[in-house]
This record gives sequence, structure tokens and C-alpha cells, in this order.
Amino acid sequence: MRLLVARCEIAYHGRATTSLALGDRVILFKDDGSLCVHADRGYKPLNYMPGPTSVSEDGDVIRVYRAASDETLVIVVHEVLTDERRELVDEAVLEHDGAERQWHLLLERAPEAIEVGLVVLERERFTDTGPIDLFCRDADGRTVVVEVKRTRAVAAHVEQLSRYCERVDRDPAHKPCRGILVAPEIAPQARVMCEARGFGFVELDFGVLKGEVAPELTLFE
Amino acid sequence: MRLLVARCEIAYHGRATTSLALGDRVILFKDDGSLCVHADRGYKPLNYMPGPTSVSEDGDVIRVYRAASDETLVIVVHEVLTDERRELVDEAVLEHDGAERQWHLLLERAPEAIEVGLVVLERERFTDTGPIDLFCRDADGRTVVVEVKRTRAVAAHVEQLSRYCERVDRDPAHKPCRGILVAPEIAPQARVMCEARGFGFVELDFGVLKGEVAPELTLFE
DNA sequence: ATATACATGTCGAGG
DNA sequence: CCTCGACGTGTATAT
Repeated sequence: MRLLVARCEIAYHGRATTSLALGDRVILFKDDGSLCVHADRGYKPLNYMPGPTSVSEDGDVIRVYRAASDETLVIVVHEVLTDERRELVDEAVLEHDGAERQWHLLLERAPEAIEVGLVVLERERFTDTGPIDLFCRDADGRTVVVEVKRTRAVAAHVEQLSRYCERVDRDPAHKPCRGILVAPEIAPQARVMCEARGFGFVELDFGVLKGEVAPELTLFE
Repeated sequence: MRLLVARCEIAYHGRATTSLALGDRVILFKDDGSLCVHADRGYKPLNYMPGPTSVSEDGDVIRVYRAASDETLVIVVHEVLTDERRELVDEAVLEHDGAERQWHLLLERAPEAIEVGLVVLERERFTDTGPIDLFCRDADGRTVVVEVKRTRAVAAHVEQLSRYCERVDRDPAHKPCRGILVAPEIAPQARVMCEARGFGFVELDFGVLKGEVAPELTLFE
């Protein structure tokens, strides 16, 4: 990686157009051709470019071009504060936990967290309107479609659940199915929509669920 | 800004949970409390934290806590390759030429690019279902709702246009309004939806439009 | 390739 | 606050 700290101006042209007046920034040129420009504020880069790119340098002008998307970044360097190259060895991949997929796995092990008597028939059941998170049957033998959200549920998610239920209802064997939205929180409007459409909402916290269902999986204390 | 290059392990716990095994990374600790962790590939950080945070250091363990969202990042430093502090002065703000906004402005100047005889009555007309990009009247005096997309139009965009048209149709003075989707490209399914709902689709390339309508605005070349 | 949904999405505008 | 839509969204996955 090339680590350039410099007082510079930057212009980007591609999907949008940006320009950045003179200032001090840290610029990371990575070995895969990607780069990002950071000032001393905010965690997001001021400018960036995914790899692969071609980087050319002409005096104090660095031009980065990404042919795949016809994007150009031009850096005009006014003063170099640091310019060093470092070999960074990193074979690790980021292990991720708490993604929606994991909710599905946990809920499959503990469907009673959603409702007593619920049985998960299928997880990630694919339909032509999209994948149904949990395809279930309730204590009364009725088909239940469960849509899981790891963040606050909003109107669009209720729409999503509606589509799935409508799709399932096209099969007389399942009609009329029930819909349940599972999330740690729900927006007021989404709650109203749920009630209007007869859907259930179950408030579930991932940390709590994991602790109850699979305490052996709990890392970080 | 503190610029730490180190061989380290990292754990994050907050909205999700991640862990990252030993590897060499560049870590930027910014003065506003935000930080980001970069390996030598990809333009996105492996981990990050928005400011403000409190950073505490205990031996080779750096703990970053963000109270606002109860998120924690723990860095276990195994080997320090570089650890320096730099004063970076940057008063500049990123000038951003929002693409969609430009489309609206250009189309307001040249509605005939969409349809002969079209007149733009209002741009960004706010309704309780969201903002209508271009609220227009056609050559026959009918109300027209135009939804502009700067990328390929997909099904969700047709849904969006539907909602706006339904909203406009609630007013007898405008009913029945027409809907037109404007984009550089449209997905096959979205095209079918447009036809099924009687919406028009106009294929427009921004570069071409800009060249025709406002060549004086063309920068970079 | 096309379509869909997830993301530690983030960000900003309007009500 | 809440809601919604844009983003230089990016990314993964299934058809």
C-alpha cells in the first residue's frame, strides 16, 4: 500500500462530479488498485475509487482511471507531507455475526421465540416474488409466512410480507396464510399497516435471542 | 489524526458483531472521534466507527466506545509498524454535483426531450407519498407525473411512480393523470410493469441530454 | 446477464 | 422525532 499524506486538490468525474479544494488528506493507494481519500473528520472517505484502476503520475498530478465504469479521479498535489510504501500482510477475512441469515438459523432452532407451537417447515423458501425467510405452520395447522428484519421494520417491509403472503395464498392448500413480521423494533406506520392487513408483529432482540437459544455462540462476554 | 499501522486483531460489537484475525492494517483515528480500519484491498474499511467516541488504551489493547449507539471496537495490537500523529488542515468541503438534481434542472429546461408539448408545472412537488420529480401537463392538457432515474429503472421505481399517480388521481382536477418514467435504461420486468399500468417510458442518456440542452455545462473534456 | 434483498448501510429533506 | 428516497450506494445470491 502506498500511504500518501499531502496537501492537495481533488476532482472526480464519473457517476457524479465532485471537486475538493486545497486541504491536507491521507490517501491510501491499495495494491488492488482501489484508493480512498480521508480528511481528519468523518469515517467516510471524501473520495474513493474501487479497483482495478490505472494510476498515472505526471509531475504533481496523479490521475486515477477506472475503465470499467469510465470514472476519473485527479489529484493535484501541492505539498507532500509523507509518501511511503508498505507491505501489509493480511490473510484474515472479516467474521460476521448478527446478519439476517443468522437470525434465520437461530429462529429455526427456536421458533417458539416467535410463537408457541410454531413449526418451521422451510428456511429461505424461494418463490417467484422473492425468498420467504421462514415458511411455517402454526399450532392450528395454518401456514405462516415469517419475515425477519434485523433493524427497525418499516412500511416497505410490510409490503414485502404482503407480497409473499399473496403469493402463498395463490395455493389453495395454504390459503389463508398468516403473516408475521419479526424485528427488534417497528415504525408506527408499519405497525398500523400490520394491523390493517392482519399481520402479527413480534419484537425480538438478537442479543437476547442468541443468549437464550445458543449461549455457546455468544462471544464478547 | 493518528495514523497507526499495525499487525492486530479487531473485534466489533454493536449493531452487529464482527471479528478479524491477525493481520496488517492501517488505522486512522480522526480528531472528531471517528476511525476506520483499512487492509490493503478494497476501498471499503474492514471496520469503522463514526464519531464521537471515547478511545482508551491499556497496554496493547485499544478500546473505542461510541455511547450514542452503544458500539464497541477493540483492537489488540501485536506489532506496531508505524504510529504517528499529524495535524491535517482541511477547511474545504466536497463540492458535489448531484446527478439526479442535474437531471431535473436539465429536463425542466428541455421537457420536449421527454415528450413534445410537455410543460413542467413544478419540480420536486411534495406530496404525502413523497416528492414528485416533475409535475407536468401534456399537449392535451392532461396532468403528467414524471419520475426520473439516473440509473437503470427497476420494478420498485414503477411502484414508486404508481404511488405518486394514485395520489395525484385522488384529486378530480388531475384525474386521470399519466405517468412517465425517464431513465437511461429499463429492466425488462420494469418495462412490462410500465406497459401493464399504462405508464410511458422514455430512454434518456444524461450525457447526450446535457450536450443537447446545456453544452456550456459540460466540464472535463 | 437479470432481479432481488441485505447492509454495522449512510445521508439529508420534509413534516 | 418519523418517514421517505437518494447514494459515485456496494454486495451477495438465485434465476
